[in-house]
Amino acid sequence: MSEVRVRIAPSPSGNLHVGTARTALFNYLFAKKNNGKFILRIEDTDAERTSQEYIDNIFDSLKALGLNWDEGPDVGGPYGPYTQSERFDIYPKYVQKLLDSGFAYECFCTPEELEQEKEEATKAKRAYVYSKKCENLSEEEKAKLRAEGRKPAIRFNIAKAQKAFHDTSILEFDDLVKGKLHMDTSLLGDFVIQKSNGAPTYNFAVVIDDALMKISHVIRGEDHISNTYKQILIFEALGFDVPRFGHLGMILAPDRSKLSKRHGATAVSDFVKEGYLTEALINFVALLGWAPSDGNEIKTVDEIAADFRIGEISSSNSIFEYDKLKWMNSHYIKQIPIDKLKEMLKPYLTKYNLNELTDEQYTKMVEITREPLTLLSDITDAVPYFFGKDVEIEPETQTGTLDTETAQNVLVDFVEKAKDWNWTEEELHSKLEIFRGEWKEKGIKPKVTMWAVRAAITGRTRGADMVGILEILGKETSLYRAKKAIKQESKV
RNA sequence: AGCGGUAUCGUCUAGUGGUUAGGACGGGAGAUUCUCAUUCUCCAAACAGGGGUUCAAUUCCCCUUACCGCCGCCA
Repeated sequence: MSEVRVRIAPSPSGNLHVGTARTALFNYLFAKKNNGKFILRIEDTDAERTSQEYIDNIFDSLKALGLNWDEGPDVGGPYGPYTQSERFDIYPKYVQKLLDSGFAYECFCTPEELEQEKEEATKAKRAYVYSKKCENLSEEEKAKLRAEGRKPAIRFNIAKAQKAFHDTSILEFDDLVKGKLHMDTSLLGDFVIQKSNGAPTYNFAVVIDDALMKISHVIRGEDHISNTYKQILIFEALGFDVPRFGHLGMILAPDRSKLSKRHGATAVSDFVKEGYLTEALINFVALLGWAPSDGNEIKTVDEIAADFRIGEISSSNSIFEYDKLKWMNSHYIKQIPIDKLKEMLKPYLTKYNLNELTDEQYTKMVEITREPLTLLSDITDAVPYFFGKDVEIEPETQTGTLDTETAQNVLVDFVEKAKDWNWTEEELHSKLEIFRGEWKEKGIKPKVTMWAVRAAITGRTRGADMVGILEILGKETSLYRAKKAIKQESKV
């Protein structure tokens, strides 16, 4: 069996989308599983929508996800260049070949004429297919049109190719994930393979590139199924080996529409910015259409590759459920070693002065605040009370907790007792336990007692382990905040 | 409109010609805890509808319905 070579061919008209990331992943997995090569090709045929920024984003995102390519624009390879715009001199030769063999013809129709054809089709409630008006133009007619200054586009002659290589008008192929697929090619219009400005169209460039790059399997989204028939015919007309195709279901938003910005992040880099881990993202996206044979959903890309069989991918669309991604993200965050996590959280703590904390204190802070993190960015709002002398009290905490008589009494007692405590973890832990016990005997629930202390010192009623907080803040600041929360009249 | 595709809990999915149709997220209840969270236990929740084939259909076939995609000198 010849070498397995697969590719991901994003078009740099935006940042790398999660859908593209998933397609890239499945290609990567297929290559890994079959000891093949994973190739990156940039399809920037449309210069107007392309930018270097997007190209960089695609590179960075793919790398961050761990989807490293064997051949590509940056690393090169035996079949380069791997950027379509650098391959423009390759295509005309094949266009000419098709022209010579009669599988393609020049089309002088103007945009207006084409528009009219389309309108008529719409009016008659017919599917639009090109009229083939220019199929049999004589040399004289062409010369005349050319003299008028018209530049021809080149169209592929579907019927001719179909007849040359198949018995009927039905074209069939065996899809890697969907099984046998077929289509009546007489319903397809003769499509443009070279624009009047000389640039190749997508459907043509893809075929040439895939053939020249010896791509053995084309794995992509099912929105390409109808292109496949056109592409197969070009492969055949040019005498190339036709690769195997596999079409993946699409990823939809929770409302079943196309996943777009209004649903949340869609580009890999947006997810990263919001505090998602690439490990979680790639793991989650693998589960859209694929299920592990051992039932354990948490898996690295390598583990997935070992267990991967393309024929077992679900062929239906799947909905991108942010909730499950979040769960998975929190799961991965829990597994990060503390030293690494300390570094990863720093970008989300820029509004605080980290210099206020020693490394030891910072470590402690991360240890006691990491548990509830779903996104790395959640850390931002979880830690304001570790910084500064004073603390901002939430209004509802002020009125609902601190202003109560019980809280005031607890705080007076707390300040009184705590000033004699040794500010160590063990002592704080045991003293606080005793403190709660004393108030419990007076009929105050432990949590109410702690609410008072917590509210005074952190400004909120929920948060990290109280012993840890006190330890990090130190005796002076802790008592300062506690005293400050006591109202004048309560102070004895 | 036409052509293609898809159909198991709300979501991602496992599964089989005979199963109490399994798991995960989410939801609900409870336990643990100084709070939130974590963790643990338990619960609810699905084979789209109609015809066949068959002793038997969620599973195979057909139709309907719903949803998705494609019909560009975009990619």
